[in-house]
Amino acid sequence: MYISARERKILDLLLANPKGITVGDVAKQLDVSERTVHRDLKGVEPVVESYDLQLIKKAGVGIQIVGEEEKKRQLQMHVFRLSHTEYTPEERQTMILIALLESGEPVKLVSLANDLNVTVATISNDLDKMEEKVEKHGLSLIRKRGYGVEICGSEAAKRKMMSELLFDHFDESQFLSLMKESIQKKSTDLVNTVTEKLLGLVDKEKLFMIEQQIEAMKENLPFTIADSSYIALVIHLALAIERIVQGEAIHFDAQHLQAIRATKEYETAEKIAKKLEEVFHVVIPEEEIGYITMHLMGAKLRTRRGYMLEEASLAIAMKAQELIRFVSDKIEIDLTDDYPLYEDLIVHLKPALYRIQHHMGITNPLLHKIMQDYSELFHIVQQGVQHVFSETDEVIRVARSPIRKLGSNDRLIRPAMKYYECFGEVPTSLAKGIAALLLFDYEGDAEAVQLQQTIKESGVEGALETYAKLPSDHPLAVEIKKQMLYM
DNA sequence: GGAGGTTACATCCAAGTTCT
DNA sequence: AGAACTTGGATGTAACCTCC
Repeated sequence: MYISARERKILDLLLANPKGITVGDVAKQLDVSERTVHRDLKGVEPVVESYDLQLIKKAGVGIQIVGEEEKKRQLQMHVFRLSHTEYTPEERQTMILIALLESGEPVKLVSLANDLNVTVATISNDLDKMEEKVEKHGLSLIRKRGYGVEICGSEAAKRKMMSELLFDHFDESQFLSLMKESIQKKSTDLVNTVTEKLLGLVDKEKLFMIEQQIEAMKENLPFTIADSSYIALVIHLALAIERIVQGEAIHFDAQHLQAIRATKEYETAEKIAKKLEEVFHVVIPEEEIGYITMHLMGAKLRTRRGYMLEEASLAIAMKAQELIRFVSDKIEIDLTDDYPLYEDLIVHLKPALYRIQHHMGITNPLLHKIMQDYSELFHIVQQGVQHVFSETDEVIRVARSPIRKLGSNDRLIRPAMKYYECFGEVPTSLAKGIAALLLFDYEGDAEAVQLQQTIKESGVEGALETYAKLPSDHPLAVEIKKQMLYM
């Protein structure tokens, strides 16, 4: 909540006169007209109310702040802190950003200058520096005469910037504990105000409640979420609910929404939304569920084996294999048999690719250290990634040597059989992949030619028996044949 | 009845930008 | 750093309302 310098002074006077002070007296002390004091009182009222206090205006008495003494003390602290802090340039810019993101309406440079105890020129200078950063988020900094400064752009971009600000300033592991601490303490002593301000971006109690909801749901999720994603999701939801309560609309690409509606994550997102609707008595629009789904999809999955095999798309599995092969060649250590590595890589790549595709950003706090300690390996992996994920990725390359790929110990049959052993059901996605491979008909590949010849002579069953050692009555074989019919 | 709160409106000043 | 310029917001006056 933004408080102007004069509003602050009025608050000071009101707090200093618990028995009441007339508008006339306030006006005299501030050297303005009574009219002006009345106007400013309108701005003071919500501030007072946000501390569970009341502003009472009575004829014969004047204006008075009434309520609990403790709350009054907190308000006084708040006012005091606003007028007595100094900041480093970085902190100051953060403060300006917070003020702008929070207010939603234009803010005067002078007010900012007053609040931060610097001159207007400094603020203007800060704004110049901030402009680029703001634009990177798809937002724009509007500066107009007689109008003030304002951050314009989509609601989604604003939210994203807020949560990024939070992430820039806090280690994710410390975030929640800091949050909880701050809820309990109610900030009575002079803590770092930038921290406090940042925490102020999201309603702490809301955040706490959301976290409890998700914590409770965590058990029922088909996967677990890594800490960083978990917190990102909680923060996102807190900001989302705040905005929904304020009645601000959010846009989500309709086509995209249609595309993700069939995913498991969407189902989970719906459940989360429903829970939150109950708790906060709000209606969560479908667009918002779309965003929650994106977060879930982007979450760094630490997963149960079954979920991964079922859901991981074949293309990613192929890429992972490709990458392992590339790195194995370069370091001359064969890693292709390292199944846990393969599995972990898929688990990592799925959300990572998703994040990259949707420009969600990835941070790894250890990146610098990894580059330093394993520079050679890092370089090789970098090359590998470029090689594997370059645009030249074609069907032919992915599907080449189909007979080898159909081997009972290779990338398709082996995990599919394992899945069947563990869960007693057939992994449909993998079956689909195998079906696709069986349809690979390309003259330039000797194995492809041979495979098609075998199918012609002894059918799909024959091919599966010959190359994959898969009996024709095996449920996997049945499923593969079924999938081929759909293609 | 009067002390004090509220509202409408015309005016003027100062804010922010631009240029040097 | 400072002067010129444009424009919109803050201000004060005055009339009105409300409650002790």
